Amino acid sequence: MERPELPLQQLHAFVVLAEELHFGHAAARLGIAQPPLSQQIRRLEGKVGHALFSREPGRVGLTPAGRELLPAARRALADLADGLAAARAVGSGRTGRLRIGFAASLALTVLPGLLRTFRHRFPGVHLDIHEMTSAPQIAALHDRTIDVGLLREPPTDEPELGFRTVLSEPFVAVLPLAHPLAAQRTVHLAQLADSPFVLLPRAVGPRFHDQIVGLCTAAGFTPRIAQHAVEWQTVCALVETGLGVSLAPAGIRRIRLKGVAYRRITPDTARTRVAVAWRENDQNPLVGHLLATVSHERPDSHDRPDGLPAAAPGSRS
Amino acid sequence: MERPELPLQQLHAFVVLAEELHFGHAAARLGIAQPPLSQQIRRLEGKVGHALFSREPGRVGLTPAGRELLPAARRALADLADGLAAARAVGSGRTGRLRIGFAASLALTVLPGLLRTFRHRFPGVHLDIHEMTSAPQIAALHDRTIDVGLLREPPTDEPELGFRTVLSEPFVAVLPLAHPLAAQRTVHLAQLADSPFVLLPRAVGPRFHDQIVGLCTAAGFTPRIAQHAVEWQTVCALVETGLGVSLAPAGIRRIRLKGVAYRRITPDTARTRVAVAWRENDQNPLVGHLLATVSHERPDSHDRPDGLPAAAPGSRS
DNA sequence: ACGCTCCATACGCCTAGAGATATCAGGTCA
DNA sequence: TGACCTGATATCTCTAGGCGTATGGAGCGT
Repeated sequence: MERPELPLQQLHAFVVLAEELHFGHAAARLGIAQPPLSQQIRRLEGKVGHALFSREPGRVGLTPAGRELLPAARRALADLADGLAAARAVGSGRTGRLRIGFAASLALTVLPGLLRTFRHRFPGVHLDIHEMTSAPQIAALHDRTIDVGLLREPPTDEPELGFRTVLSEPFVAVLPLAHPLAAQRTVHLAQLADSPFVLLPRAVGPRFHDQIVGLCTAAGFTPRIAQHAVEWQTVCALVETGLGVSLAPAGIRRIRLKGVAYRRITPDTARTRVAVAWRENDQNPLVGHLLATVSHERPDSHDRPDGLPAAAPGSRS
Repeated sequence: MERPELPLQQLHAFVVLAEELHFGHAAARLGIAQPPLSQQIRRLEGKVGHALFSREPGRVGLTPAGRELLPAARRALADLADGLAAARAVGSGRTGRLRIGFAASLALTVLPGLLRTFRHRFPGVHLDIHEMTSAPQIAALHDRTIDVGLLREPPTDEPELGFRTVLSEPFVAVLPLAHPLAAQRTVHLAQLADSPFVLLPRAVGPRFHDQIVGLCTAAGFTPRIAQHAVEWQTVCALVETGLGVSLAPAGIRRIRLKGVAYRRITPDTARTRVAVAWRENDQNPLVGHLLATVSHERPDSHDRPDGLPAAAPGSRS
């Protein structure tokens, strides 16, 4: 692919003239006077090296060389027009693809509404939704495998990434119905000291895990972990079978099981933060759009935690 | 298709930079300094309205908008390069299509050699060969249905067309072997006065037909036409069956039939001219090439008859 | 801290070319 | 023959932009 020799404007003039086969009309369609058009065509012919039109008095016609060039010129112009439109659509965020990672438990709370709102505001955008736990989300953001993550307890030492709290959820105790504490309306954390725990593995969400353990420690005991399970559904099911109790974000109360009770926790200062995460330097305007959607989605719960909420990504100085 | 907004040169720079992802290298590949390249890209981004590259220190990458534009730009550049090459090939006559009409009898004489030579000199050219009689050839030339005709006895009143004699053939008498004149080596035209004639219909080639009748008239008799046939093969076959005699260009001696004798004619000044015909104003360089080939093909029989052999078509002032 | 790499900026020069107006030349038709 | 249409030419203006050199400034490695 060498240095292009044919100015696009001349090609446009060429195509129009090829359609009109009349210098005056073509010039009118191009919005210019006739002599400039003659010049354009002449210049173009000069660069091609051959006549493109036969001008016999009375009628203008394409030469074989012109007939050969015409479809290529048409395609090129159409391609560019389409490409430009597509690039603008993507650039402005009306179109494109956004890859979102989310923690499974959020499928019960923030995710559905967020997706619905976003799809409504940006119907041209294709959303790739990937269920994944917190740590892989951070890795995937760095890998550029996803563009946005929805996770619990965002880390504080990720300079490349931005975070914004979306939701601050209280904890609930997850108890078998048969458990004595299930009779109470609220449960004090210290009351769980003697029960075995069913929890997510630490690797799934280290900070979230540590937070739970920290809450217990603050309440004066070290939780005895009887069993790990990677999904909240499983955790609840195991609790139902009497294997132990658990602490979970309030949102998982949507998992309704006959033998399980969810009880408010005291002190109720214990809360998990659900956050969106993104690459701070991401050019994709859709990331900014998603963040804006998140803000509009729940304008109530602004915590403004860590991560500079500075300039929305996509805007360049 | 509106007025194109993206200069091709900038698109070229864009594509190269998208491949190199390094301003310095891309500039080197383009043969320019680095700052101009930065400008080009900046200008292009300005026209698109969005950043096409993300310049994080250390690495240059495409933005989603850039990724969207890239294939379109590639296609456009490739299309134009191909189209330009094709147009130049056609314009210079290295490539293209040439539609040739020819009288059936010439398939026995000039046509094969002409085609062979032309194909050898211009292997990239596609030849469309159409067998057709003289009058339709003239019409087809005007219609632009064919580009070149090969016919007998070119007309003299066709201002739009050019003609050049290719071959000047003597006449022969076509006789049944049983005919008394078949015993002679040469036949005087007047000797045919009493025999019925088998000829082509006048409509097939009016001037050729008139020439034959004229020859007879000059020899002192009016030929009695017993039968018409549209092809020389048929004429000879009819002669063989004894239906009559005929006068034909010497070339048709290639049609060998057991019961037919071909005899030279006196006076031997009687000759048919085979001519090429073309549109005088034809832009197609292949027409000029064909005429040149005709000239080289038989540099012996130049008669330089009518039709201006002036400037070869395809050359414009 | 220094230098190196890499990209952006700032000027300045200069040509290509897009546009306009005025005019000419060939052809057609009344 | 003279109006008229159509395209080509001549000339002028103006500016977009392509390219260069010089320089700035951020990151990174030694």
